[in-house]
Amino acid sequence: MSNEKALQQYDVKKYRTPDGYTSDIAVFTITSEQKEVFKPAEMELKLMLIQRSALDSEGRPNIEASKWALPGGFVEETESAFESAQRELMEETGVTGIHLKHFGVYDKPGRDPRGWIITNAHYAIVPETKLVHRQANDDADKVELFTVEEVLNLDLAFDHREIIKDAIKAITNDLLQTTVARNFLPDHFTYSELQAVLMTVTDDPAIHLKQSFQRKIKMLPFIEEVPGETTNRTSKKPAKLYRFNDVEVGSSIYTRAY
Amino acid sequence: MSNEKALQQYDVKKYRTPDGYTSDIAVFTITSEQKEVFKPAEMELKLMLIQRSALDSEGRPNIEASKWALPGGFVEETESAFESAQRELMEETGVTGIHLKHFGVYDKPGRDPRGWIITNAHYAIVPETKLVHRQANDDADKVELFTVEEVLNLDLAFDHREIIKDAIKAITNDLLQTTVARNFLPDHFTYSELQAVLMTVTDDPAIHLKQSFQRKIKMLPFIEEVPGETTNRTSKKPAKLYRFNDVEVGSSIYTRAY
DNA sequence: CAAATAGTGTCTGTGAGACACTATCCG
DNA sequence: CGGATAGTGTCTCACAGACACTATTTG
Repeated sequence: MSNEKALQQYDVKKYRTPDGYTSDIAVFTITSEQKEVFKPAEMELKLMLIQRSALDSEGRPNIEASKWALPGGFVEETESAFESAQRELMEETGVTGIHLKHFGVYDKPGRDPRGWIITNAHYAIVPETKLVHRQANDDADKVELFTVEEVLNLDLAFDHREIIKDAIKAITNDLLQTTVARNFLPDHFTYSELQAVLMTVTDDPAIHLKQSFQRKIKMLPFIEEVPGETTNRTSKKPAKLYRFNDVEVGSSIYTRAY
Repeated sequence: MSNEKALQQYDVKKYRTPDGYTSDIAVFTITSEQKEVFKPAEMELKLMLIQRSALDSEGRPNIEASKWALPGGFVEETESAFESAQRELMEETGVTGIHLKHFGVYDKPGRDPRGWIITNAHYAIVPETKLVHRQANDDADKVELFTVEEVLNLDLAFDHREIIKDAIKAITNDLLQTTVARNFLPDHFTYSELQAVLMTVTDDPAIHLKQSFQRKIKMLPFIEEVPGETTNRTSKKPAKLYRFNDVEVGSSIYTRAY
């Protein structure tokens, strides 16, 4: 392979290279507060942020200290940014197999005072139960959940305000345009549970209205009824259970009622 | 601002950093071949690739020589990857104001034999007319257009096969889910011209069937008729002209006929 | 029984899809 | 006039949305 000769002569330091390559994660969860038994839960979409500590892990003053930020860290040479995000999410929540998706790159000159640092932004969907043992680590004073309204009023580190805005846009879009909502739900769920998840990100009356949504769910090709099974967790009358199947979704804005 | 003290102690070389940060561009165009007058054009989606030259601009053996590749180059410290892509596209086509969109990051260890090199992938939509004076440059032997069927049979450099597959997926999706199709069309277009663009990426009968699509176009909120104007460029009978307006599109898979 | 959520019967309007037709212009 | 594309009239079926109702369970 003639690449060998070319490689011998290639000077890896010919170009100015970035000072850092990092991965950040917007960890979303839906808190579902069941006020009473036999009631559908009230759900709220929340984002997990850390408050950067005053001193870093080596005892030196930390950059952007005391500001709120997305969890994240430096990508290692042996991994991709996505793998790095998986690793960090594992370290943070102790859980693997979490829905994780890349949604943007942030590399504007000056975005990080430490130098030319590029970050890959991901969002993760973590069931609330997996966040119970969330904990501050070396770099963080506190770990807290914020609603999407609260979060933009915080004092945020770096360009994380912009990243978070994009993250909210990305998850909203994906919840409505793909079947990622399944990651917020148990395997078998009632119409009102799915509805509650979707209502956290849309005001669409077709989703908010009980009968419309109830009728619609039966006609969706990517959702099927679980035959025979019912649950009482949302009401006194037993409710049918549904599950996502693997039918692909996808059409065009030119062909459907939009 | 207490960042100052932190910055003084921050060692920018603490972490292993990437060996390069690049931007690649999948330049798409639709070639429209009008076989006869008064006929709608037959359109085909094509991708512009360069063939890497044997020697680089400094006369040394080039890496991945003679393979086909996406145009691209190193990002400079003073710009973002997106700006770098804009600059490269300008250098390549001599045109600005082109539709350009980031669709992915490729950073798998080993993807580039020269080292730890991260690339940002973008796709661009360039009207065929703006590609007429396309030309080989220092790094490229040839510049050519390929159909999406042809392109995957070529000997492609680096991981560009994967990037190109993703680019095709991204543009297909965007053409059907957003109004980017406008970038392939004149400001005022006939129903058959829009139809021809969409047919390059979908087999949906609702788009292929004349009367269905003709009726549908009138009801789309983001397209409006240009009052009074007609054209004969696609038929003997004068055809109505339409234009995109700025109504936003967006709904959910749970609420419409999918 | 009242109360609360789940779920259905039915009507109306709208639009998708199919068929057949008309309209306009060129040569 | 024939031929080609643009565009309409009309019917049918399916579904969204609204209203009013029924069903199942708890306390």
